[in-house]
Amino acid sequence: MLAVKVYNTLTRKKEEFKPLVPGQISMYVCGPTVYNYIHIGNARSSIAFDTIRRYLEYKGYKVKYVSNFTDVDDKMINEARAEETTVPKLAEKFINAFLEDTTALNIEPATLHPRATHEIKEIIAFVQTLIDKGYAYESHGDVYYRAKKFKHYGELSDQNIERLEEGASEHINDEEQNRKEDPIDFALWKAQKEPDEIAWDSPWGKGRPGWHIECSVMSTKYLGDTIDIHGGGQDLEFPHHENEIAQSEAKTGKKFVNYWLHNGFVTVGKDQEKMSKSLHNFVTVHDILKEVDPQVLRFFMASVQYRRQINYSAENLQQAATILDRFKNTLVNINYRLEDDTPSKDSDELAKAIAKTNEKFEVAMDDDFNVQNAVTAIYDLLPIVNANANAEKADKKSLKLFKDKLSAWLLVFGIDTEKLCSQSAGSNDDEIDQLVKKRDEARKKKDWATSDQIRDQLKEMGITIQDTPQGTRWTRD
RNA sequence: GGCGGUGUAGCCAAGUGGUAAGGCAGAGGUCUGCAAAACCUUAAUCGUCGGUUCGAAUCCGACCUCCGCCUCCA
Repeated sequence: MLAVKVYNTLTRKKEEFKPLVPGQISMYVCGPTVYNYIHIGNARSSIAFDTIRRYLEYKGYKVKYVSNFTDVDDKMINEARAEETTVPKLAEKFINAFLEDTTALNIEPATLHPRATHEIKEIIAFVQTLIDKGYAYESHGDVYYRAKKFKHYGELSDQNIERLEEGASEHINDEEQNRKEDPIDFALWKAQKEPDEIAWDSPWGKGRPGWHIECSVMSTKYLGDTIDIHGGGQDLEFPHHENEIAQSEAKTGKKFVNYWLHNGFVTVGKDQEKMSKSLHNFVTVHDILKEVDPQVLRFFMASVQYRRQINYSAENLQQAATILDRFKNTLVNINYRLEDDTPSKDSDELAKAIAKTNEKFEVAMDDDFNVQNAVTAIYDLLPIVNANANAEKADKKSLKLFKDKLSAWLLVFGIDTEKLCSQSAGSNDDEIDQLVKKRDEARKKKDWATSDQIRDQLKEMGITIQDTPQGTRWTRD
């Protein structure tokens, strides 16, 4: 097994990936705050890391993948108020929505999906340890992290601590100023503000966890003090991941994460602005899936390398759809070919080309998940495969091999080839077969009018007809 | 202002010293009763200026564009 190289944000270099335990990988990816439907930008992160996870699994690693739900914070509380519901009910609704959307996009469920509100005891214990070690202090019922005390603060994002202080002091208000020793200190625990606000008892009074602490708690609890991979969007680099490091390493005294991976954004419009809630330029997955095939959306986003920006546009989506269609057509034709009664002509030419492609695919993916080159490698094989599948005598053994290989390759991108060309998914197969038969009879009599009329009729049913030397084939659009 | 990223044909995009992959779209063609699918052919000197070199998209320097983070954010 050749080694995978990954770009580590911590060192700003591509590094050879070595897991802590050979053959096993611990991976933590920051999940969503469940106060709304996820938008395409959020989905990008899930898809990027799902694709990475799938490739690591393809390579034979056993991956333990943890991704959290932030189910309590200011946004949750505000949204629950606005919707006149409770925070737990809001969380329930949007956790379900998240799972529905990610399932549609064929994102594997995490090994564990911990929730902040289910880890309160551990969070409190973690915060208490930080206080005991002098890394945190209580103030007016809040608890803050003493950022300057942690020597490595700012290393992940390459930020100078004095500059950070300048930046933070510009934004801080008087109330915060009073509570914090230093403007860059961040909240580990927040005191309850209103009596109706969701809160838990703690040594510092009623309150709730700050944003950053949950990830430190869950990552160390479920995956250990040091983990292999921690992922998230580039916007989490600072402050979220910086703070996670500060919290975790202060508590354990060990390196928190060996490889930090950050995905690029989804941008929209001619200005290629980042898609985000605050810019009001977002599209929810929930909505877009009403118009766009989830497989197309999935493939579109999986086929851009995770660190690159994705320009979300109808044209680019269409390109992804076209590529998927080519894969689908090839597979459908192979399926027909494997079932017809023409003799097979085995040769090792095609088998060799497939093996070569497999190598190219893996070389590309090993290089920091270079999906563009991986897709290109597969794409370049198609003319050879198609030519063979259309030949008078096909190499059926190799075509079968190709079919299996393509399934394995595309699965890394989250595409299920069975689903992609589900021939007998419909309940009206018999009706279609009847019409195709009728049309064939008409064609034999050179009754083109009838033949074309049936073809149009099928087209309206979403069926495309293909006449080949081996007989008539049909596919669902 | 600090930090990071980006700039290759209409669009997506590969390529870290040896003379511009691939795809989409467009154009033309083969096959077909006509289609469909497939196959074939077809375009760029790489943001700008300067330097190093026999040779640079690739290295160095300066500059410019656009994006992001520095406050919630995948």
